[in-house]
Amino acid sequence: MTPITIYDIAKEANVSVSTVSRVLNDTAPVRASTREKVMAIIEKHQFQPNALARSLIKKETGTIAIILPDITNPFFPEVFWGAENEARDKGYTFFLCNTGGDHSRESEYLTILREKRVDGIIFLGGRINLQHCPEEMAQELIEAGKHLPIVLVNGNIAKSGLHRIYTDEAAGAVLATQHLLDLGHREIAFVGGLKEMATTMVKVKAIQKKLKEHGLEIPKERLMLGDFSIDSGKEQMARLLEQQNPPTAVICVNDYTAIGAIKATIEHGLSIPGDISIVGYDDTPLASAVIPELTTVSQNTYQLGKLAVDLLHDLIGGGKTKKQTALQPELIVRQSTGPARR
Amino acid sequence: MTPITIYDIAKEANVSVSTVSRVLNDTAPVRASTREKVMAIIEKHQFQPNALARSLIKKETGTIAIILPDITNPFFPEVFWGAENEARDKGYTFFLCNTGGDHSRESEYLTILREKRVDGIIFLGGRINLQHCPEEMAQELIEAGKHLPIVLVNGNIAKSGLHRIYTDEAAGAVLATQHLLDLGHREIAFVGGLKEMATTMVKVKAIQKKLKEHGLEIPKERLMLGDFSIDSGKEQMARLLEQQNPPTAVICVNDYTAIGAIKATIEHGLSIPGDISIVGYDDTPLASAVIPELTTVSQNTYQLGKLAVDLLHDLIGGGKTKKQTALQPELIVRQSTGPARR
DNA sequence: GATGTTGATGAAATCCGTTTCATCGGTGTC
DNA sequence: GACACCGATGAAACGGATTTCATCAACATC
Repeated sequence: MTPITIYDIAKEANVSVSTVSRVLNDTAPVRASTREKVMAIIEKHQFQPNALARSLIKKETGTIAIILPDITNPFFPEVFWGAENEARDKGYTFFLCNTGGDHSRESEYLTILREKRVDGIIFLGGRINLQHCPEEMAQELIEAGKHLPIVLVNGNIAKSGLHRIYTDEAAGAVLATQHLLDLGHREIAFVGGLKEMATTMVKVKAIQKKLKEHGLEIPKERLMLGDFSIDSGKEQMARLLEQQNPPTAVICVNDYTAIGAIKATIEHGLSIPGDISIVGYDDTPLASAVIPELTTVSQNTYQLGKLAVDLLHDLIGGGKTKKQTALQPELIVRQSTGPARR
Repeated sequence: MTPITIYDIAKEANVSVSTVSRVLNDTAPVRASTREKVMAIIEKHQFQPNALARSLIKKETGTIAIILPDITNPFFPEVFWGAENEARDKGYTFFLCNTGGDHSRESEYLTILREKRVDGIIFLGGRINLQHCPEEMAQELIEAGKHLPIVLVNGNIAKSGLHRIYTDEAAGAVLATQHLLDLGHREIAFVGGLKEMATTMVKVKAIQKKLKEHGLEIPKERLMLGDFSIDSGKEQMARLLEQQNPPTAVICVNDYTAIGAIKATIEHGLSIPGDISIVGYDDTPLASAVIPELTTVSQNTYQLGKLAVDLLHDLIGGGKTKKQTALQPELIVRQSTGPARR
């Protein structure tokens, strides 16, 4: 019943464990006849070396982890997909740690992962995307970073020296804004997102700055913050449409809220983009699935995950790498935006 | 640099490693003063016990894994969410193994996970959902099942004796069929899904059986198989609409294909449900996000994941549990279905 | 006062691999 | 023929925890 070990193999083959180990890892020459004899017995017993014992002495586990807020939000599976594909090619297995946006759960996982001696951690969103990350939380990451490679994705810890990779969200917001301006929109609103998250406020600020160049702005009553869900987008949009003077275009913090916004708009009997233009963010699979198809900003999500693993792998290998990598976003124009009505 | 060990702690505290271990695990009485002295030093050094060493001797890793086909399909994150939440409560960390539907990758992961000595595996979809699982693939799972607990979710390996939990897809298909019949539909089609997967054919068969009771059937030309993607649903639906005598209602293999079907229908200038009724399957978040909102069959996805972990946990604990558990589906009627046009 | 029990602790074995070091026979070189 | 070197192999240390067993003091019991 108990799994068989390298010793069992050695005994049955009348060789030492060292020799079995050499056969297994091809780490030193073994006489062909010996090798075959050992291999036959390994095969026969379906022997599977204990990775724990191996990792214990080699000080590497072939395991990495990703900590992220919400796997049910389609942005994250896409990142994970890119990351996992790349990781498998490089010989890693992936822990997926879903925190639900709960920072204490991030801490728990950080501890567990270090105890499990993962080779590296990808930290995606969560506390590193906070507008103001509490000192204590930041410190925890910095401390962890001293003991194992960490890559921050879409976020930052100031002066931490931690490596990071992110999509330039300000640039993306500018693309969206410029697109709407080009279409003649002047009355623009923003929908969705927690105000304490950078992913929300970076976009808002970039939009405001761009608008200001044209003597425009998003007034307070058109800055509708909530969270990142479909329902929130729908609710914020509904409130916007009930105002005296609704905007002609809306930029949403992500695709989920944009879809909510579309629903609210249609339920109000308005047409898209005839009456109102809507722009999403992330270019998740949903964007092209809804009707009308969503104009949105692509972050090249798959690539983001892939590059994060590449970077982590380099760090694990001890190589020197750029501290920061920014991915440039791209505007995907579909059906949800059109000329401003007069 | 090298992480500090229990020996370092012991030496600095002037006690034996056994005592430190006792403090750590509370496995035997330790004098209060000793405990405090040790704890202080542990705290001071931020000592984190090596889980590899611990697992090696305790023969349990506190790690489980899930092998699934495609994390970017919204059905799977939902299952994972339920599973992960439950697992964390029970003290497990989760490996997520995404196979892309590639059976050889399933095999690779099976090997790796066994070497890493995971406490158990949840196998979701993939080869176990095949209409005819090749003997060799089945054998591999059966063999693995002899060495560690395995729970099959939404699938089966005949006569394997492996525990499983699944949603009664035949029942769900019958619900959808009955719903359409009640609305007066007689011309019904089926869209999407790989024909070699059980999740496709179980539904088809259940629908055919139900229709037969009413002297009806889905003729060959209305059985449109493809894969599980939005694009495939769109393509199959388009082909259906080009036929001489299009159906008045369509049941889709999942929500993704249903969304594709909706798109094709609208692009054809038809209205939903005025001209055509469409039913999805899975009740993913998308179902209520699209317009019109999708009538679909809920599998209680979160629960599926949660129960899978509960079952796995029981197996790991060596308890006796039911070999099979079936979850009953539920029809969620929204806007995409209505009375048949005359 | 002898014996038994409990509390507190340490020494050493154990888990299962990898790796260093040593040994030994055989071959090539001067 | 002496020496160096290489191929093939084994013995033993090591990694970092847990756990069994032994020891010893203090205290309770009769």
